[in-house]
Amino acid sequence: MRQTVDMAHETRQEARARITGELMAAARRQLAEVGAAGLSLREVAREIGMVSSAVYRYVESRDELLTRLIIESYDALGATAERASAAAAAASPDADLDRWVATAHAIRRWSLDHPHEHLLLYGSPVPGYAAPEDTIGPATRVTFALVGIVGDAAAAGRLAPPAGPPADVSPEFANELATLAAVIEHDVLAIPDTALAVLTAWTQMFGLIGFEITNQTRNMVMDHTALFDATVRRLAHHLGLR
Amino acid sequence: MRQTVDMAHETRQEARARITGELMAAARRQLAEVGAAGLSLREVAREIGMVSSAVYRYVESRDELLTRLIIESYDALGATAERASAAAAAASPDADLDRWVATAHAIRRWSLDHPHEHLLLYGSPVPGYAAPEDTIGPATRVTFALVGIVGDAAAAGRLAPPAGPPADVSPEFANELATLAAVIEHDVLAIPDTALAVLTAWTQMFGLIGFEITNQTRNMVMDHTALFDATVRRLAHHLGLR
DNA sequence: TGTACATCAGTGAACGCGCGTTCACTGATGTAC
DNA sequence: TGTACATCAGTGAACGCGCGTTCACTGATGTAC
Repeated sequence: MRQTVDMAHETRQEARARITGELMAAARRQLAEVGAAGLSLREVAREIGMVSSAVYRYVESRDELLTRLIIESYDALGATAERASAAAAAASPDADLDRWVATAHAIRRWSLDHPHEHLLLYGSPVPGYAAPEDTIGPATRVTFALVGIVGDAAAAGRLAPPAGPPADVSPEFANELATLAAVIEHDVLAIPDTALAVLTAWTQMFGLIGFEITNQTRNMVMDHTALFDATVRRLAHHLGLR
Repeated sequence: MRQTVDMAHETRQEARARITGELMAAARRQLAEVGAAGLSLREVAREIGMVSSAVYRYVESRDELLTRLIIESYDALGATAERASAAAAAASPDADLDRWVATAHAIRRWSLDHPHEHLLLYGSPVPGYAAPEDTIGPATRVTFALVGIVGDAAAAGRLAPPAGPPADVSPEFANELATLAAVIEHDVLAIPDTALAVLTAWTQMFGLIGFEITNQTRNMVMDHTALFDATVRRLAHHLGLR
């Protein structure tokens, strides 16, 4: 059932690349069906018409397969966010708030379309699996896409100052938030109130998406899109985006 | 190794109750170690010194055990929140904001102390397991504890009106939020802006806790308690609590 | 262009494992008279 | 209070299952001369 398109004069390297691709695609399909904890090497092998031991030519172990899936998922989500952010910026360069909201909707859309991939990234850890360091880098991509919007607004002098009295944080914690700004490499976050507002908007956004995916809001809300839009928009406004 | 305390003149009924308790305790211990997806009936049986088939005298199936654990966990979390809320109200009856924040900290504390139980409730679904209807009721207990604080503040006339311009929501969505108020049986939520603010505060709170548990904020924040306090406090303020 | 050898993809059998669940049984606890 | 029967907790063997991983193998693709 595999595509027969020019498999004939394929070099070994090409075949390897193609089959690796098919294998990962099958793994993603299976992940989408049964979730990460239920993912099985044997089943993946079956799906691409291979004997179970053959997948070891392409993947070191089940753990490595999971790691690859995690990285791919972070990248897919990150790319989605970046695309949405760029498109919004191109369409209407100084509408920072709309850009933030559009990016948020793209993130939500991706998550609802790929619930098990979202859960692989943000849900329960897979029993017996410990994510290696390689997964940290890709993880920051979405976050950077969001923070970048705030950074751009600030750089253009369009970021409104925090409303209300300054947050009552200890000097140590203010200091820590400043360090975070350095890590993130965005001085916007150097203002404690802005840093807090970004962290608030970020966690609320992912919190609501998570609730939606795991059905916590069933019987409570019908129009999830409207709720998401309203809450995200409000927090983006609080954070100074216009 | 079981307690021998008056096991001698125990009635059958008493023994059944005690052993069921031991069984659930063992299941909870195992859940805490390996997580819900890794929970095994046989291992639970082993831990209480029984042959695997014997646990079927106490539990219908693995699924039923999971259901019971879910209900117990929701109840434990709900009770924790209620206790914290009541204690804060008793200590300082009109400090609504502090009461909210104290309750939030209690919820977070419980979650950090019982990460796998938190994930059982709010994390990835267990493969092959579908939660039955019985788990919905207990699930609302925490939510009610929080909403109750806002309700009490409003009833006492202490809830500040929403600051800023009213949220720009469609009539249909405003309507839906009103319906939600009826379901929750708290008219506070009849004001769309307040309802939105409550939903925002609620999802941010659980979002941040989830991020902490699954380690999303590693390398970004050190003092998680300070971050949690600052963000939760701010959103509680926005929602009108003082 | 042709041959000799090395590399590599995929096979099939096997390993040892742990799981949920069923079933016929034994022996102890409870109940009716 | 004593006996006869019914209920129930726990046993031990067995079922069928799917899993991850290893290993010696075959045959095809690539490479050096």
